Amino acid sequence: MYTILPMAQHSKTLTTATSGYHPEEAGSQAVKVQLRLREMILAGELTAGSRITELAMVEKLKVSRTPIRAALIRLEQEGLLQQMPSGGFAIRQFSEADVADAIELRGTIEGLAARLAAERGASAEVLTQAHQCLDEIDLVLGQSVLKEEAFSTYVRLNAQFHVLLGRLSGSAVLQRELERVGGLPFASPSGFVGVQANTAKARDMLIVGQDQHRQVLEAIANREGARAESVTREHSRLAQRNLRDAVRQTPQLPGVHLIFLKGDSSCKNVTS
Amino acid sequence: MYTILPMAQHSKTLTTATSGYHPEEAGSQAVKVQLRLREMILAGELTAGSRITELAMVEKLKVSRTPIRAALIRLEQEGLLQQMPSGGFAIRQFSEADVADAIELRGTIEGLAARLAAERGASAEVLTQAHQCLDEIDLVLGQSVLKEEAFSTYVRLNAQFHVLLGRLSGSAVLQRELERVGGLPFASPSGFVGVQANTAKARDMLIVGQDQHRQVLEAIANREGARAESVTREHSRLAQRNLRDAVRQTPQLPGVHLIFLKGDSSCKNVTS
DNA sequence: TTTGGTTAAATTGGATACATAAATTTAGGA
DNA sequence: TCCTAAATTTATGTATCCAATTTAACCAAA
Repeated sequence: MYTILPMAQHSKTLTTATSGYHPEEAGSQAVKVQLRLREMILAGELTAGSRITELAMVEKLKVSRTPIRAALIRLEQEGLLQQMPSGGFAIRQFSEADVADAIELRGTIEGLAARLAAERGASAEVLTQAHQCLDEIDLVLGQSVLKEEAFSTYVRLNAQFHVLLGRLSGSAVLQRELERVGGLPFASPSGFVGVQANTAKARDMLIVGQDQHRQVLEAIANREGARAESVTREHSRLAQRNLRDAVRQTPQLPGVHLIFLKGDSSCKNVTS
Repeated sequence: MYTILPMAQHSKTLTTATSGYHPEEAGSQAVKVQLRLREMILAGELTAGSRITELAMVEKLKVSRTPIRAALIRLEQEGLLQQMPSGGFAIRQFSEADVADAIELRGTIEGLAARLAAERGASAEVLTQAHQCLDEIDLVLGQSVLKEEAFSTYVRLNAQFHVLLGRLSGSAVLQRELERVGGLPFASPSGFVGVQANTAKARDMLIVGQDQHRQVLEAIANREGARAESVTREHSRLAQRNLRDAVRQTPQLPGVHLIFLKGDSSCKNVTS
């Protein structure tokens, strides 16, 4: 029902460029474990907040502790786990405020990328690719009623556009950081697309989003830095708007298990 | 001569909150190795771009491969190392453009933090701490001629202020991300402070920076979100201005070894 | 001299064995 | 019955061992 974002986004640690949809192809055991663990966490197969013991994973995943340990370290740095003071790792939990902040952060960094693309001038080649991407989205949205497959396609194309936005900035540093900040599933550009897939307004939301896509690209092409930045920021707020509904209505959405609703008292990971 | 930023900034993976200046106190071997390796990399004891072999580190650091591997993985995620396609890690190199982008990114995120602090209202307690911090800086800058020790104190207080800025935002997510993005030494708030320690304009630069500090805090207190954000961004551009000089004039500055001057063709880490 | 192939050394990735520290359980006493 | 303390179990942290792949060195042939 709710399509998860393409895993290609997460494959930054892969050495082999897989075709993107069959994580099992990944080379090293450690990467396989990393991908599988992320899957399990997001799918809620492991209870949020609970400790992840290495031995349990040894049993479940049939590999030794070494690659599991490597995967845990990476997932911790990625933000999906947190170190326990007594050692080991636990599945991190997020408050609704955390998720909102993460989305705002992503929007801000994407805004920076858009501004730099405009100010410095974007590669004509990537610009063309972005336009093609948007044309494809238009094609999908052309239908007056969207089926499930249409949403899935939209999610893919939307993610692609946001990757292209990073490339438009021309900055490797920004690209890397955008990947990072999109790593948390609910902060990802496509995180909450499809939440209202069955409501009447679902398509309208996507239409609005697509219009923003167009404006961003136009602003970049016209070298209008401020406009590119502000529209991109506003675009990210579509996700903000859907956040509340998503959390309450669709607990089966990948990763929503990790969001606890009331009480912000558990954010002990960042102290001072 | 050029004081490195307080290591407390980097100690996010520490379980024990060390007093900040004696990394040797850290608990686990892995953390010790991580800190020591970062030191060595930034100090240029390991040649930039070269591979880091685990056995060499076993010899140098007198621990087994296991904690070394953990440290390498963390340093890679942190951005100081990069995976080699054939396995293992190499010391990452940065172009001048990379560094400029990293500073711009930090400024943007700090700007977001400042804006959120203003819009949502900052904790009175932290606000007081921030004011005290700035008062201390004023004290240091009160002297018409600054000695070396004064610069060192300034660096410490400046770093402290930027940490407080994160806390003012009230967002754990932002705090975490600010720590991260300040992890690259040259992108850190205090990265290039002291570069011109001996020039006539050195003190003037700090005076300007301190004035910006004041304006940011005032804007936050007055709930002026846009002002807080834009001043904070501009503040980060002080570092930008010093970048060129720093790279050319002071190669002994910690981390400058990692910046290669001409030709941007080696950023293979982010492809696509 | 240079190029190609074969072989040997070295290095990483993974598995396991060991030690230390934490947590839980059980037994004993108030 | 409840609290405390000791002992056992469990889990992490570290060291070493093994296998497979990569890098390098060296020799031979064009």
